[in-house]
Amino acid sequence: MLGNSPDFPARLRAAGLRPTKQRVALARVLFEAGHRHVTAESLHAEVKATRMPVSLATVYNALNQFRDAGLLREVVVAPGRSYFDTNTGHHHHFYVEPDGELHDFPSEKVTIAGLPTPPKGTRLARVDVIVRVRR
Amino acid sequence: MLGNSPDFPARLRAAGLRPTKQRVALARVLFEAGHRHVTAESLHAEVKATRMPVSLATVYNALNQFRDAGLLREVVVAPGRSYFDTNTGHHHHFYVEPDGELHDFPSEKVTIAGLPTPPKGTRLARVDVIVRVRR
DNA sequence: AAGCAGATTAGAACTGTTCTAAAAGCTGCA
DNA sequence: TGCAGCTTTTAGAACAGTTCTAATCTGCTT
Repeated sequence: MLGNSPDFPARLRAAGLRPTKQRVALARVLFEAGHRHVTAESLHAEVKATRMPVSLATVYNALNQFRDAGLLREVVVAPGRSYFDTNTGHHHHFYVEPDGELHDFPSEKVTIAGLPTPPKGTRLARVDVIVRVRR
Repeated sequence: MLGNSPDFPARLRAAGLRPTKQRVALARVLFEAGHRHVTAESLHAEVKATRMPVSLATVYNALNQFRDAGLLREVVVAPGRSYFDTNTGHHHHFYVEPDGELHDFPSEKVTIAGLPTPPKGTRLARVDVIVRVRR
């Protein structure tokens, strides 16, 4: 994937964010490998395991900033827990109900027809499709 | 709509729930008028306004029980807040982003094609479509 | 009417997230 | 390179929404 250069400081700067040690460490964990789904807690645990000390508050700050900058997408599947998805492209989700696992699936083959027009005075922001499955 | 009889005690019993004063009062507020979207807080405020004292804990208990009994459906649209929908039929939602308004739309005309098969060892539970719009 | 399982309650506890104020760090400019 | 100034980080407090606890009460069966 080109355009996904591993120069994290540059990518952060391009997003209007100062490349601090913590943000670079978080970006590395998030974007170095393939697409990821994380929660604040899981990301905090991961980045601490790399021996870079980062507080939980910073993880929350960074996740919100990365999302606002378009680097991440927030996925709401269950009450009281936010997931962040490093895949910001057009796609949908499987959610495995009891265990909280989340999987992407590409939207290329999915077509949704017959959606009504948005209520007056609003414009469409996004269509989320969540396929809930159980074991 | 037949089968939507206003005999709330009977409906609760049919769902396997004792028709206590509080549950009947909550059912009345929820099911007497047309379809509703409520949160625990909003329902609590409404039922208290009917001069029937009900604690917030009971509202939470009842909402969870009603949902488990199939009387309500839980809709997850935003992190940290659960909406409950008295419309348990097949339909989808508009979510107006900044203000948290939720509107039903019927799924009759909506067709979704090309969904992948569920991951191995899982069965489909439900497909949620949330159309997010902004002012 | 009595007994009992189930329901309600107030308040404490818990979970996930945001806020606060102080310390530290990045950046631009001399 | 050194410094000023603004941004970021941090630990911990605060907060919001939800669940739990243990005592009390209520609807149901007998």
